[in-house]
Amino acid sequence: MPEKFKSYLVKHAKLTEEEFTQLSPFFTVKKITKGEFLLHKNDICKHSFFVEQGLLRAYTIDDGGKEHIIQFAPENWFITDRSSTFFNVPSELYIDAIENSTVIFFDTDFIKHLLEISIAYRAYNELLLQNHIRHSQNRINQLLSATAEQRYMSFISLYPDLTLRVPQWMIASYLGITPESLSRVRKELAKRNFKPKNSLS
Amino acid sequence: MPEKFKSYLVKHAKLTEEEFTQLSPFFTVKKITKGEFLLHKNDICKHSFFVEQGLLRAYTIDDGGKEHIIQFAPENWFITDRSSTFFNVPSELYIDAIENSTVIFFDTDFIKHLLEISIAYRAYNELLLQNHIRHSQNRINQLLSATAEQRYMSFISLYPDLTLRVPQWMIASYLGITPESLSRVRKELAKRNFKPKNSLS
DNA sequence: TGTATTTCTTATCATACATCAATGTACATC
DNA sequence: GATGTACATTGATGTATGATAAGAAATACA
Repeated sequence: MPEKFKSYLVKHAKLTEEEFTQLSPFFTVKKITKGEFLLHKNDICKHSFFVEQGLLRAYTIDDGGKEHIIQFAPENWFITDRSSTFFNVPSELYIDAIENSTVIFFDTDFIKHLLEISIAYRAYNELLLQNHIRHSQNRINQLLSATAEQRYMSFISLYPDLTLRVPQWMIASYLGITPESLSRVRKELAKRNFKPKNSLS
Repeated sequence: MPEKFKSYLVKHAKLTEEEFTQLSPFFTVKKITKGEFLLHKNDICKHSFFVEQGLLRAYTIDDGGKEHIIQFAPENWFITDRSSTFFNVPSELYIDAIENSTVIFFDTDFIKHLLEISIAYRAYNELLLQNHIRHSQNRINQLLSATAEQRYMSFISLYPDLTLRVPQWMIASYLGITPESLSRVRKELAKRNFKPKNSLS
């Protein structure tokens, strides 16, 4: 039983238990083991994923073979390649599991049904899109104007929980720096007496 | 008469001349002189702008006082701060005119009416949003993985016309480098015998 | 429990890009 | 035609971050 998925829809789409049950033919629940892929580059992305439990990530690999993490998705997050889905083009992204996870798979049919059933979800869907844009804008702005240290500080204040669960080299990848640089940034912050939330004492 | 705006809506929203005329109370046409502002940081963005003629830009100014160009908008482009409008929060952006311009001002009422009148525009509006996301994704990816030179090459192949109209220091600002660096990138490219489209010969 | 593997740190050196300062070039404009 | 104001180039030097390599620490695993 995908409890979080249900709560999420009850909350944001104002679904009743009954309506949720009606939707169940349109999604599937899967256990994904750490490292398993949900989307490969050049696939055409046909599904969206809702993380019931665990942690996923989306990333690209550049010409030099380096990974660049585009998004993390912990519990209650959606993750997908909207562009690939919408424009029906091969994806640039890989999506895989950072932790063993429970993931809801659904496709555009599901969304279509949901939009028909739920007026609340129509508004919420719009909000999701706008949020995505706002978030992207923010990230572009940071990449244009902020130092590695400033970007790291933003990250930990925006995603304090992720800072604890995600290996540092992945955070570095998200920030657009090397793990070594992140290590130096952290050392520098520690020296200047900055206490991250995960520090004991 | 905003000819381009009309053509745009006839094309993408499948409006008749008549329908377009009905919409005219909901927008205004303004002449904007070079350097004039359409949106200031901390304003709540109440309008969207369509560029009938000329060239606009949106940019941020960071703590160090440096400008970072987020978007250029030449003829037939929309420009606005979606986040500020949608979430009704103070904008991070400045929008001003790079050239003397003719600009259509409209607000959410206009869009609401348009969406009621035109089924075609409903689809097109969705496409605009998705395009915005795709474009942002791309830019994030480039900022994470590409060198200044690679970013410049992308820029001129994506916006060959803008490369001619926009001062180089603004292109540098869009790319996230200094004008001096861009100058050197160009010099290097010239040495390696790269011919931009604007070069005579 | 020990061993392997992954992750993190540290040090050295390399490099892309920034900064600062000077000069050059193109238009405007009076 | 002289002078000013933007913009572009060039050179010298600085700095944040990358690359490489090695060791330490943590985690998985067998």
